[in-house]
Amino acid sequence: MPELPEVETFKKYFDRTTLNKRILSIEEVDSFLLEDDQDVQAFTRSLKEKIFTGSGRHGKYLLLELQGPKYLILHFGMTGFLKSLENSHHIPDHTRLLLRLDNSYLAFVNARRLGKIFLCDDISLFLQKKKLGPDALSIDKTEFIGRVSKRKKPIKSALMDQSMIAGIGNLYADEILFQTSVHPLSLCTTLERESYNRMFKKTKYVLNTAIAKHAKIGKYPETWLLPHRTKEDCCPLCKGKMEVIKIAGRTTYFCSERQKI
DNA sequence: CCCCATGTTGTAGG
DNA sequence: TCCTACAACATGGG
Repeated sequence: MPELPEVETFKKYFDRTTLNKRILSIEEVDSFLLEDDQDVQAFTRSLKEKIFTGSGRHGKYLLLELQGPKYLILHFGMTGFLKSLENSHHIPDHTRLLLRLDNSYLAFVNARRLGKIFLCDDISLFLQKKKLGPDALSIDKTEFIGRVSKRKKPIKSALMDQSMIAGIGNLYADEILFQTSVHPLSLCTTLERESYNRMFKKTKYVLNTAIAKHAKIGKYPETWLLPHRTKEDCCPLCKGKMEVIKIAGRTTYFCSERQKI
């Protein structure tokens, strides 16, 4: 689930359920997800008794601020979500981190274990270390075009490159290019200024709309690609057949009628 | 059993 | 050196 709109939705869920609460104990932690085999004891010690004082997000990373100041950073990989529980009776399967709070629990669920748990006290250092570009919702037009247009690779690869822009993944890249009417294999250097202007606007629109719909694909407009992103379905705008190809190892859907090279 | 999956990263090659 | 492509990773579901 977790591209930028999903992670933003998790952030809002965290704010509703867990912000300003104190961590009483760490009930479970999967050390496999801790960065660099960090020591579980040390990890536990730095969380215990701390209060969550804020939250943020950069790209697909959820930043949870603790007294200290210090940050607990969660990355969901290809699967996962947060779940707040009233008690410890029905802990979700594949819970990799379980925090006991004042009067609730917070579970970080991550079936495929491709997620990661980090602790850090300097966010900008962390972003640097992860080589993350500006967040897709904060970046301005000049920087967006400046960063992407010089790449010598397909536009879809560039949109998904977290060091260019942080937050866009496989699904939303397909949606943005569909709405921009740009072929996903177009080389960045060959696209016109006008295409980039449209792409920039559509990036903001798609991500903001997805967040407003709580990242539920079923709630997205019928004219979007995502509700029709299956091999059986067809283009919602021209009813043409959807093309399915691989780009950068990822399955890519597009309309061959509307998205020409 | 086989293939696929909303992601990142180390490494190979140009 | 800088950039791009891609296998590998871990696990569940169809």
